[in-house]
Amino acid sequence: MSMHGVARRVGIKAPSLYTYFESKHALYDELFRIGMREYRARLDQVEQDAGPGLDALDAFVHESLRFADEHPELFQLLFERPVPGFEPSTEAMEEAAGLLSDTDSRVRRMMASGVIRTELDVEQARDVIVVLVQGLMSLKRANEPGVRAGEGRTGRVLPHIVGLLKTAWNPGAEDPSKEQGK
Amino acid sequence: MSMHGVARRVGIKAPSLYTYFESKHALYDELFRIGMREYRARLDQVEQDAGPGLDALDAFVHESLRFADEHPELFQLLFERPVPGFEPSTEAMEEAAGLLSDTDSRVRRMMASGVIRTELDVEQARDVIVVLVQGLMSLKRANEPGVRAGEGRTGRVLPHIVGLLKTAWNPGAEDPSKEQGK
DNA sequence: GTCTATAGGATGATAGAC
DNA sequence: GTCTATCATCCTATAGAC
Repeated sequence: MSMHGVARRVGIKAPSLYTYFESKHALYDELFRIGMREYRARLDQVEQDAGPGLDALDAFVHESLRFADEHPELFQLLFERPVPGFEPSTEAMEEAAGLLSDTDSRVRRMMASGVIRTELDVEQARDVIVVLVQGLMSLKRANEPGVRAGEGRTGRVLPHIVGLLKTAWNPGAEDPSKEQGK
Repeated sequence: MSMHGVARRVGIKAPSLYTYFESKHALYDELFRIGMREYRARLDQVEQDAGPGLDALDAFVHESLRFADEHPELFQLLFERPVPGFEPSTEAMEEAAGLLSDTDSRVRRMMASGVIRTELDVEQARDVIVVLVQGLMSLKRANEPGVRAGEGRTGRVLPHIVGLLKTAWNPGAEDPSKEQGK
């Protein structure tokens, strides 16, 4: 991404960009901040649509993969640090910290409602989920960037990843009778 | 990575590099090929040291993380496609394909010996493991590149990731009595 | 706020002497 | 095979007119 290219895309000349951003890194920083906000907003949205229960976990994973798929370069900037020398500012990192605490809250709710049953504490369970999602997103972008969601290796492994979590953390979920008593 | 920088590191001037590589992409390609070979060799080594059994799974995950930790830029080149426009040549991709079939063989052996018990087929189980390892390596490099192996968020989540696999794929492994009959 | 012009560097790659 | 010299291009960023 060059300043010239960015300027062309928004219909101005490169030097005019410096009216809005004092450096290229400042532009990266704003991208990082906006990207994190957008990702958080989308996760909020799908969570509300899904409602409580195991579907929320599915929704989280699916929406993450969809986000990485729609904005591969943005995903890279947010989660893979592709730009040597660029580190998000403190303000931008607050957005990243917000994402993490959002995820904590989700996991905490799932634990409280019995949707997730594990001996891990909230942070540990959250990190396990984060690893899974990062692995899916990173693999997808690296190995099959163009492949439609749900297809290819990543698409096929996706349900098995979610299934792995369900098997380990809520083996009785498939059987409604076990849920009744709770 | 600039040609000038590479040349300086090996004690020659930049133009002399073109005696050995006809372009920068050719140099990337050789790095990719050598990197894949080294990674495969190390996985082979630790597998032999670990012997058969569940330890082999631990060894695989740990050695992968160690590799990504020791050679973060190389990991990036091999598994995150950080260079726009660079795609490994056919010969280099054969090495990557070899890594994948190595992993298939390992998973197949674990299934055959009963170390892993799952309804997934070999390729599906392999992809699940690949996702986990990629997630661990990618997160580590992005968020805590300098942190010693075993420490930090990645270090703490590592045993839980392996534990997740064991719980889902071999819940009886902790209990030796169940192993006896097999 | 936008532009033209340009500074000031770094880069990948080549020419040609030795 | 190695070097010096250099090309040609691209880049971020600034100066200054309008």
